[in-house]
Amino acid sequence: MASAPGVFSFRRSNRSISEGTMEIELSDLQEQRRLKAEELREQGFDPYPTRAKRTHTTAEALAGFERAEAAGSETGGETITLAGRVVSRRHMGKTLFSHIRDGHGELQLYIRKDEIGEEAYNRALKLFDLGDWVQASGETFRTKTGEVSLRTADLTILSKALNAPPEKWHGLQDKEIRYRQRYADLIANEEVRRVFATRSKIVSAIRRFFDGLDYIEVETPTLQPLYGGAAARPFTTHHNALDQIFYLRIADELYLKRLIVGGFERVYEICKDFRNEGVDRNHSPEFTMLEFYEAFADYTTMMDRVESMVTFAAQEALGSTSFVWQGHEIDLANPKPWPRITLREAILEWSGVDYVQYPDQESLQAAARAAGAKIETGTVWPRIVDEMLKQFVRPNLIQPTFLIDYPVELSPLAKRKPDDPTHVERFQPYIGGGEIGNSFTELNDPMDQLDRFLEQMKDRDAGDEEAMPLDTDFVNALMYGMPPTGGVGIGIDRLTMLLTDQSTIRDVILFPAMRNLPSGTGPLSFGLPDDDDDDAGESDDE
RNA sequence: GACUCCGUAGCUCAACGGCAGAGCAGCGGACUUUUAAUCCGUUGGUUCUGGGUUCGAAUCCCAGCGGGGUCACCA
Repeated sequence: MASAPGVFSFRRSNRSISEGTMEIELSDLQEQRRLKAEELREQGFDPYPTRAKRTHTTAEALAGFERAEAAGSETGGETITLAGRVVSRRHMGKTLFSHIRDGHGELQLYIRKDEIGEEAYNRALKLFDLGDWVQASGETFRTKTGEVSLRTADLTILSKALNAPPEKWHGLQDKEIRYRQRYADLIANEEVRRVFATRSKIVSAIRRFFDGLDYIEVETPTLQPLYGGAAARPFTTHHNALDQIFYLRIADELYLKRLIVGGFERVYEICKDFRNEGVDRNHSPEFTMLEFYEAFADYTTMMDRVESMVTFAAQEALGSTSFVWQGHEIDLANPKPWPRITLREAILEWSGVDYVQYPDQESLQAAARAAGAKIETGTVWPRIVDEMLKQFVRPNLIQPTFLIDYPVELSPLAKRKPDDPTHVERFQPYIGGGEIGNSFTELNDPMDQLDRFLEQMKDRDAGDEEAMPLDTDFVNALMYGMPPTGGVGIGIDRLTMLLTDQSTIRDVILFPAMRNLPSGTGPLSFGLPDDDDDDAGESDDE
């Protein structure tokens, strides 16, 4: 789908570009529809009127009819007005059947020539198309085949569509058009509408959950002078007036902990994080993260929070705590509570290797390889542990499971276990073979934190581009004193994938990042004067 | 970034070295309770772009562009 993707592309115009105007040649189908809009205008009907006068949604119309029918009536008993997009049309001589869809469902219009008049009937037949928005008035009734329909007495256009909707039976399949022109995908594919409606319910349920626990929702910087809180490469940008580099945040963790220092006891934020890394079915350069921090809590408290929150979100969004993910039946409420196993036990169980027995890189690498892991030579010790987790353990964690207690080397912001300083109080919730978050008892010893940052700087000097930079202001904040605190990050996209049974992160992001099309090949790009460069972005203030 | 598959009408897809097709949508017609309505007729193409091989290329080769998948990195 390279040159001119799909549904809504326009052809190159052969006409020359006259000064100050653009010449766009519409496709045959688009031109037909444009002419129909003109014809409507000539007949005195604005194809794009300013206002609609809907009295009922399709869902309300249906419910109203069923109430009247239960009371013994054969009609809805009142004249109502619906508004919606034409999604199907079947005409049979002097009768026209057409379904319209609004944000609440679909309803069939039953249009008879002898009831709305010859002129109006011919207008509906000849000038209205699939995809148009229309408004219809009449009374509801049930057809011979049993479908509740609107006996249409009046039908007007609300918005003439120039692009035809995609194929009615197969929908829109081309993934590139589906992602680039999500509006077309939403029109064509009901499943897609369901996924994004569910995503919205998940997010609002999460807010209700934390609001109910007296958390406050806060907003921290997206543009950060120094990035941190995760191991990742950032996007870099530049502020003109300040003449300064800013980084797009890779996490909000360090700011949220500053707020705990400041005295807020419970804070959460749902925001976009940006990581300048590879793109695949589990990673998007821009993704949505929930982070929440709670004073006087530790990671065991936070496990309770995660379990309750995820279960609540599922119940609210799906109406159930059980669902199917990629063929696996998963129930968030069983077992309860979710099992908690240490990383060490898990790796031992599924690989036979007890990594604490191999404290140096060479011996652990040999043991991991002997157990069947693929480990590249030169992989540092903590990475080998991480690899063993990915290769041996993760695929087995289908039912909800907390993996707890990670080696300190993997977790520069987490607090050491009191009885084992080589490990930190950290957990990751796994469901469906994937991790949906990360959490720990937060490190609040400023001097230990400074040491960890310095360790990271060594890694950085050794070439690890993802090692965290030293954030002296954050250390300074900790020097004011942060109470014992538990913190969690949950990937909203991943959680949504899980609860909507989507295997690709792009299918839960409305407008996923895509490579630019070559100039002159996108919709409406032909004949457009070239973008006028330099001062375009700078001259306008506010 | 590497490997691999894909790109044909508005959409869904055929044709795989020999005249570029079908279904849906569209257009014209029949039909006053249809449900992917049915029936008759019909319009519509830079086969992603640029080279090459060949008597002949949508098809084979090379390069580019865009997308999917796998791997690497990461959450």
